[in-house]
Amino acid sequence: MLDIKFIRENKDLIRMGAKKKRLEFDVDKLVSLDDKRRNLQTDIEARRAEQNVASQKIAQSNDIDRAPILEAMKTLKGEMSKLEEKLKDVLKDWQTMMLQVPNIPDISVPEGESDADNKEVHSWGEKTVFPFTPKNHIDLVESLDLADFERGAEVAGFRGYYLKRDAVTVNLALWGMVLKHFIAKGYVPMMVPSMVRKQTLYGTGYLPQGEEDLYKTQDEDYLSGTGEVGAMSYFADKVLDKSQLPLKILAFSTCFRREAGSHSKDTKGLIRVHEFFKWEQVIICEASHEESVRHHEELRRNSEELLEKLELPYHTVANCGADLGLGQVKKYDLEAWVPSQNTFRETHSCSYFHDFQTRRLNIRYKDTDGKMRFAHSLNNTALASPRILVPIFENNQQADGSIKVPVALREFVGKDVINRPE
RNA sequence: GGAGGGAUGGCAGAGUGGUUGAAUGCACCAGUCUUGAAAACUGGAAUGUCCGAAAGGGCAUCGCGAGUUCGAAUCUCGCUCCCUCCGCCA
Repeated sequence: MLDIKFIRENKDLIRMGAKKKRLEFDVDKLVSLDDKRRNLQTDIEARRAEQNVASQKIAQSNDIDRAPILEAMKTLKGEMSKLEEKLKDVLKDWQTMMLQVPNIPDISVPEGESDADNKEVHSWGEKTVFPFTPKNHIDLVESLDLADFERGAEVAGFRGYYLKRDAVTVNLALWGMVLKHFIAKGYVPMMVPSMVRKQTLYGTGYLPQGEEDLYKTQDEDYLSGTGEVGAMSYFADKVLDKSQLPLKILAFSTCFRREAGSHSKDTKGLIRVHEFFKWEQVIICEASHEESVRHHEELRRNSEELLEKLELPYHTVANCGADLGLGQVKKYDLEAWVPSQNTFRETHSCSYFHDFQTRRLNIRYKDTDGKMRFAHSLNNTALASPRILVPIFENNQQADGSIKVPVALREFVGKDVINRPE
């Protein structure tokens, strides 16, 4: 959500922002709706002031003086309830529109129509070259009995999976590595709820737009697709102390996604599943663009370091306007090399929002000048599994069908190579 | 699932129909004292919104939403959440 005052004063910016994001938004319609809202509000307030004065008089006068005032109040009340009805209708439309105002993308966000137009800003490592024909991760994990998709589908339905044997130890080794990496950087680890109330998803910007990608319970709760929701909502309706900022959270949660718009994409394997696990970096910082940018680069770098520790070739792209969500000001995706697809696949997504989320969640702090301000918020994946296993397994496969364990994980996994079980 | 109690400012906590936007304490800010700090004392200060250059003023806000009333933190109804006890359960 943006500030209505800001919207009124920056209609052109809003229009340009929406255009860059390839979103339809009629800012003039919102402003004329807001004019109506303001006029009605003013009318009602004037009458209420009148009423308040009369009420005081009534309290202080005797029965004879009181009668005519009471009579006058009746007409006033009639007028008021009519205006209030009108305001209610206007407010309903107003609120619906306010939830659809896109945040303005940063000037540095590339123009573009789709993720094909994302711009590479950094790359690391050499694309893995094999002296043999590499397998895709599905054949790899099945031949080594590291996952079972058949039973997964039987038990959990489409996109179901089981992880087995060293897929589990590698996964846990990764989690340990992530924890260590981020605790050393001062992040506070949290295990956060995935089953959350509606308002948390409105607050983080996943509703109303993302309704079809969310699972819902019979109690009207939702299953969140990211730990960002639980982590951010932890601070909802709070007035933070400025000295607490920036808050740096490493949130762990299971994540659920219906993948409603991706029915034909990645239908097999570990890339796109309905239920997965994610460590998420979340930062809440003071309301300054410079701070947001600085932390955005920090979040990005944190994850790049992690991929480098895992020796995975990757690149970082700046997402183009059309590839940004409603609330995002700028986004980087980190994409690791997946040999079988001869392409990079997204493993991390790093965005900042300015006060778009904190306004909706009502997360504020008192600034040194005594003013209340909405904080800024950012987040980035720390590690999402099992997806991360795809580049790890594929890039480390060997001619005999075994998989080298990345050096950084060997101690925990307890072996250097994953072989076919006996 | 059953029974009961509760939700008030950053926090704790008074307040049961008429200058209550709200006592008091803590925390906070400024000042006095002090070499400095602490303590003590004095004073300030809720949030949002609208009008205004400002000073200042209007309106709203005591979990949320309706209602009763000229007037609601206070009365009624619905909802949400929290706590206690019992039951069930990992």
